[in-house]
Amino acid sequence: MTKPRSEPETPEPVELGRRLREAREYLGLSQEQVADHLGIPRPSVSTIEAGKRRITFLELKRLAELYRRPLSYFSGEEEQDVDETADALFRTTKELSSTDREQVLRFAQFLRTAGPAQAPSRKSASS
Amino acid sequence: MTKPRSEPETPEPVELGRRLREAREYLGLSQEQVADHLGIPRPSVSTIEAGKRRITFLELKRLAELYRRPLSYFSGEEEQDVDETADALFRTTKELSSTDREQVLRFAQFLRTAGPAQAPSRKSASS
DNA sequence: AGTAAGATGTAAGGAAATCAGACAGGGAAC
DNA sequence: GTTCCCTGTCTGATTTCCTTACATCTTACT
Repeated sequence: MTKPRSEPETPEPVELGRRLREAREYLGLSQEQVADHLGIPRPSVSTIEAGKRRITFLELKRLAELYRRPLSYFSGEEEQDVDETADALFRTTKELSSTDREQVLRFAQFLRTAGPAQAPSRKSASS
Repeated sequence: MTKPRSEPETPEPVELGRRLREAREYLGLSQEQVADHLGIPRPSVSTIEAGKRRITFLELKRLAELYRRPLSYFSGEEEQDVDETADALFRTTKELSSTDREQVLRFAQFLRTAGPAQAPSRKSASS
């Protein structure tokens, strides 16, 4: 009985790094851009996202602003979705080839110029 | 015109340390208790509160829990009062002698046993 | 195909921050 | 007065971080 719970239980720094990376990639920023913004070397961003280097509170505060996420997003509690659809789209297109991505982009542009559709219903959470 | 605003502009680490100290003293905790809670040496708490040593995000996260304040409280933005009256009382009694403090305490205890007075204003409910 | 450019992971030695432990000063309680 | 607790600060030892470099991978271009 040394361990009541037996979850995968990702180490906290690793989980934090995962979220930082996700937020960065979501905006399409490079590690270098982020590093410049924080005034730290680029490899540090890499190791932070890998959970191998700690991040100070003030550094994270600046990142939260850059990434446009509330501080609480990185504090572990819940996942706190940004925009489910956009997020899913992001994850999906990430795996496409560049030509396919362009197709998706053009389609999106077409929809935009074609005018917005009705908003069907709202809410829901399941992915 | 290099600086539109000419505030005292406390350095960010110093301001952060000030808030950490205020939150700790508000709960009547010693630096040692906090240090044990975080697993860091006691002098580190001292220097953190002085703005001389940086605090990692995960450390601050734990402190925020211990101090029962939202993470955003330490992120600089606004002061975000906990309970105005209690806070003012805290600051005031801090400067009293021990006998005077006891007087205040007894008076408070008297009021409590005498039954609550009407609540004049509303604001948000307290504990 | 090959090659170039950009992004990312990682390693080694030096630089910097933090720790460990001790000491000193200030109050409060006795 | 003395004692105890809390806090600030110092110094040498340790850990962490930075700097620089190199390797891999992907994408784009010819």
